[in-house]
Amino acid sequence: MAKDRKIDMVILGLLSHEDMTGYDIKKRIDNHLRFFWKGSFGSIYPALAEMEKEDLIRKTIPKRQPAVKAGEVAFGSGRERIVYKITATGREALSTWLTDTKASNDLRYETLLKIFFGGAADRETAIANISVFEEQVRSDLMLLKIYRSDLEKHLDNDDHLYFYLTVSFGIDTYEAYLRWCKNAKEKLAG
Amino acid sequence: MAKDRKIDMVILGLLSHEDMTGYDIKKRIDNHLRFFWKGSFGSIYPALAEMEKEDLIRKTIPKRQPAVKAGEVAFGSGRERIVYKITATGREALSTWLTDTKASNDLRYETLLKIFFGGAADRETAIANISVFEEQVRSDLMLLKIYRSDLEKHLDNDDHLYFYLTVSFGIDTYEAYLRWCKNAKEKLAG
DNA sequence: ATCAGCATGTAAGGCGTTACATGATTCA
DNA sequence: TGAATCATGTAACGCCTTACATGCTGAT
Repeated sequence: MAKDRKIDMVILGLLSHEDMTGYDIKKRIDNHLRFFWKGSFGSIYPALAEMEKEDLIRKTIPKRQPAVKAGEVAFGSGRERIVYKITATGREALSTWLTDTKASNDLRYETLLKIFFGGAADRETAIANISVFEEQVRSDLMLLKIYRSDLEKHLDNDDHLYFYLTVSFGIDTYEAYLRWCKNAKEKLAG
Repeated sequence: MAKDRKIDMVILGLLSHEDMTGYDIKKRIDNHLRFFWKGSFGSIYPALAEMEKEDLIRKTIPKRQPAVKAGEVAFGSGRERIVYKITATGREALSTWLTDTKASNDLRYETLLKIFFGGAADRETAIANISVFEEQVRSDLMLLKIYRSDLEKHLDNDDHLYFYLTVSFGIDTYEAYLRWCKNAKEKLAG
């Protein structure tokens, strides 16, 4: 019943690369992970607070003086920034999670639900539902391909390789989705 | 904030075909929808109770006498069965939902999270995580192919067609997953 | 002057899971 | 006799989303 919360691992994973604020973490999830994970401020900030109590992460000591470098609190510029860093305990927890091969892979597509129950409406309705899905996939796919072309140049770098792999996963599945959409629409129109 | 609960539509969709008990609904979800939706008893039974209050569904009148046919409460045999049927209001709600093209398609793959953060462990760990995923996909794919070969015989029947389309979706994406797994493992090993 | 972006957090509530409680029938 | 399947439900709790509250900086 306890501790099934994956957002902790997302935070730990991100902080294992560099120190970040909650806001940074949110942006990173939205930009890099959004094809297979989500996270809202309402889940990130409370997780950050609890994880600090568990000594998985720690606030960096804010520097008082002028220089406003990354990882420091900028006094007198913008709202307060709280930059977190991962602790040794946190790295251990991340490693333990990575080594444990059990994983919950959950897919819930309302579009498929609407197709499955398509018989309760006419075929045009089903086709319309597929088309909306198709457009969303098409636009996400474009984005993913932009990412990939950037990443392909740096496959020697391990960090880029792992990102490249998840982007490739997205591209491969989205391309399969598009083929299915075309096919399904033909079957429904014919 | 209110009424985002999709289980209602699953129930309505299933009852639009035939009267069922909560237990039947659970089994149907596990067998036919599990590749893109899930539902537990703890979500089904409370939904059933609320939906009856909203007049979306109704309990069928139990027959007292001997004959124990489908859709009737069997007295003296097994535990009580409560068979639900969809109402006119329920059919309307189902139709409204189907016609509304907005849909939340949500994918959360912990495996991809572990790949993305793969840099925090060694490459063998990443390969192991992919392999576990691969085996799960492989076994689900086999099942889907069995379904498809049955369904292909009845594509003239509309109900079978819609089921066929969702099964095809599963097959297409799972095959794409397997290609990705092979490729990713090669990239990580090389 | 106003809007977008940066930045942190809380509150309310919805949705869902797991585990528990209960019990009959059928089959090995 | 015991396990599996049928069958309904509740309780506790966890996790997440949305909306709200607040406020600075910089660009147009």
